[in-house]
Amino acid sequence: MAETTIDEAVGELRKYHIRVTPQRKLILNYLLTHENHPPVETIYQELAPEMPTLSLATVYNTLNLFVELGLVIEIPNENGGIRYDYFGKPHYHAICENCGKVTDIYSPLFPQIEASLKSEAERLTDYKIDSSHVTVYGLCADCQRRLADH
Amino acid sequence: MAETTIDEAVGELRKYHIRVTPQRKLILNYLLTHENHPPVETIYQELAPEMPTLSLATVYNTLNLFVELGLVIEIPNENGGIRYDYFGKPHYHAICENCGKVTDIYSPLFPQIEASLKSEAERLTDYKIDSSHVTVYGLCADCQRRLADH
DNA sequence: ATCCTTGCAAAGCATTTGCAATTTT
DNA sequence: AAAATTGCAAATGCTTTGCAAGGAT
Repeated sequence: MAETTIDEAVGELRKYHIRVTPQRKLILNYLLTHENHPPVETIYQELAPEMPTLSLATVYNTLNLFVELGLVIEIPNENGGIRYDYFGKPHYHAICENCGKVTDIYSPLFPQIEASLKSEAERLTDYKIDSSHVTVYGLCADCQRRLADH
Repeated sequence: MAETTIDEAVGELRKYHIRVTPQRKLILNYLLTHENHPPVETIYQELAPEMPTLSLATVYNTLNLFVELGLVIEIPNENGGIRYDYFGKPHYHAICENCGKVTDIYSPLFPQIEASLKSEAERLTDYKIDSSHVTVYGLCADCQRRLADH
């Protein structure tokens, strides 16, 4: 699990001379404390009661900013929206093809796997690689049961 | 490179009792003969002269169908669109962060890597995994040169 | 004091859908 | 002949943008 604290994350913002506004802190904190990979609309709705003046546009702008900084990654989902994931520790994702659930996978083998992917890519293509995204698709335990029952 | 022929691909359609229409053949053939991972709009524009009645909506519908069948995979790109890639042989992608180019990587190590990703995911999560997408990000050779020159 | 950021509303796009006409099996 | 698919146009929904007011450094 990502064990980054809000202070560390805020430090990242300062490092890039990005202003630390209440909105950004609020959204950052939301991402740090939720493992559910929420879509934009959900983040907005859950945060709106806490900060009634917050606008959807600001949530979009802020998330895009975080993505550029590499603090957060985007997970596109089938129905056109995007989900967001705070990327404190390297991990990859399993996505359920039936219900769309996204699950983080923290495998001890992953750093090594990622390194092979990177070096193979550089060996074969002349790219200079700096990051990677890995996703596996299948059926989550709940959906396996649900589909078998019937 | 994907060496699948149009006939093999059409066979996949028949296998699922999907009707083989001229539009589907045309789009399938386009994907088989282009390694450039085109966005929907490009596919439509390049095919329109050949079949003037073809509609954009049909291209969208057809591509979605192919994705469901697993014939083709989607590659989301930053500006909101989606690119398509015929998925005949397992490979992964390198995407240039500067120009957006997508390059296929056919590494001999990939099947093994993919297998580890899958088994680690199943071991750690109770998902039943059936496919995966891997992407690495960096700078392509051209962009490295371009950015260094200046 | 300056420059950045927010919030609002409107605009912009990519993608999907309903339905009648057409085509494939 | 029956069922699926196409094409059109309109609708939908996500995301971005312009600009004035407000806030952080």
